[in-house]
Amino acid sequence: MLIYNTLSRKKEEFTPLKPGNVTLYACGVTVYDDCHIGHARSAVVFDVIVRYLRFRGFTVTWVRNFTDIDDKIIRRAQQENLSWETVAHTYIASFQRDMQALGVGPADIEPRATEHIEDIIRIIKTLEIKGFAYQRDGDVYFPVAKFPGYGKLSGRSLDDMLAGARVDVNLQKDNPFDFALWKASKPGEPAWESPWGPGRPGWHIECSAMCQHYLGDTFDIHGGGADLIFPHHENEIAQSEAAHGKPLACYWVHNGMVTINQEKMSKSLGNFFTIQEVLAKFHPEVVRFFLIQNHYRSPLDFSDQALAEAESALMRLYSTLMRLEQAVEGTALPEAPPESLSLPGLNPEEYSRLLSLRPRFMEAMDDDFNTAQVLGHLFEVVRLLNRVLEHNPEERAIATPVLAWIRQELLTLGGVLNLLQHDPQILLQSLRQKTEALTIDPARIEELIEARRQARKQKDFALADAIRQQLVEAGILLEDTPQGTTWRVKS
RNA sequence: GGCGGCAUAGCCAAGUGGUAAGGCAGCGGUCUGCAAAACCGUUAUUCUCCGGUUCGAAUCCGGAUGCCGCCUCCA
Repeated sequence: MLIYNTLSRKKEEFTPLKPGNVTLYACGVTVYDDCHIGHARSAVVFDVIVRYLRFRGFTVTWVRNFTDIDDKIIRRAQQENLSWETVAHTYIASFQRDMQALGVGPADIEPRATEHIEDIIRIIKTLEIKGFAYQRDGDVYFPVAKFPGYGKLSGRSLDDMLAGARVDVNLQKDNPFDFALWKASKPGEPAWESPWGPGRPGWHIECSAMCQHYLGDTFDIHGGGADLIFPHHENEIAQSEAAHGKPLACYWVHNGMVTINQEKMSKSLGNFFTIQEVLAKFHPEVVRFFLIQNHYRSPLDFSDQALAEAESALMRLYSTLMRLEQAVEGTALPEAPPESLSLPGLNPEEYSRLLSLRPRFMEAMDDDFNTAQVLGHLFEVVRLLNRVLEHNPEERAIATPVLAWIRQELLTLGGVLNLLQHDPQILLQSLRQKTEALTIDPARIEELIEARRQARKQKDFALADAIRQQLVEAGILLEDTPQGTTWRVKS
């Protein structure tokens, strides 16, 4: 299995340090506000990676931290006249709610920076002893120029960066790229006692402390958003490796940014949508589907239209699942379908494509988690299945055990992406009737449907069509089915 | 200014040497009182442009153009 490693800028064969076990640390969020769709992407990407590694048989230890103390949290607390603890608790709860909605499993360990102040202080002490720390007025800094590998992750050299010289001059620091390990607190700010006086940890050191605490000096995969490559992950490497002299992580995995109109979604640009805003308009599984539709390292442009397209696509998958469910009801699951079988609507080559879904799924996921290709395979299988399902039950009787088997395959493989796990009928219905957009009372809709039913019964099609048109103007589309007339919101 | 990435149909998108997956939209059809939904079929002689390597290039190399990211807090 191949994983793209930011450190080498290549796909590399994945070999965990301890066979059968994977240790993974993914940078979480700073809890000072609601999360936006960019945070959702990162969370979903690593959730899928962990699920796939487990599906592949690895025992995974997944750590995702919360940064629960930093300048932005303190500022927020001051603005809202709340304690920093309250701010942190509020947004941890908000994050958890969002993750649950998106089907992102809890990580095995979800540590908070403030639970690891002692670990942090211990590492800074070690760095001090080894000459990798200096004090200025209660702050402690890391001297980047002393660490030989500085820049190896982001592929830049200190000289190049200094030539760019777009860094604020901070006379306190020996080098503009030196960063704080420990920050002295001002009066009224939260503070922990330390050998350098009361203060709080710098941003980067907390991750070094937490990953070491739970995963050891060197672990398998360290991940996060691509915008963390520099300086955050570069600095983590510098601190940790300067302190213990071993590589921090073997594979560095970074997800691409979510953009809006091709521009990065970010707080500072103000062009972001919170997860909650998006979930008010789209089903969480639609959002999840949208996020894994393209490769995790590519930028992903967000728009309502793109979400609407994802919704249509997901409905196609669920429609076929619903038809399958009806077609195979009560059929025992076969161990494995025959290697060749003539099914109505399929040639032998197409039949074998159906059977090879799982190996093709794994081949795609083994190639740096290519979920876009996986979805292509799923849709291909769905098309072939629909062709079989077009035939009437008598004609396709021979196919029923195979359909039962492939349905289970779709559910199992969909489960690895944490998609397709809902009841198809319920999910499709809820996607069709988005009541929050409604401008007409559902009871009134039912009345009109009944009036139209009467008209149709009397073959008064002019009146029936007038009623249909009236509802169209209210944004409601009618669908006549053998079970009666249903309605949906016009998209 | 430095470093890196990307460019594939109307839109989104996979594909890193062997002759262009998939989705959305569109169009044609089946079905329907008419529709809708659903389903089937169909849509790139070609992968931004120019040159090179090769029997063979979307894929490798060189150059050009355009867009984006990082270099400051960022998922």
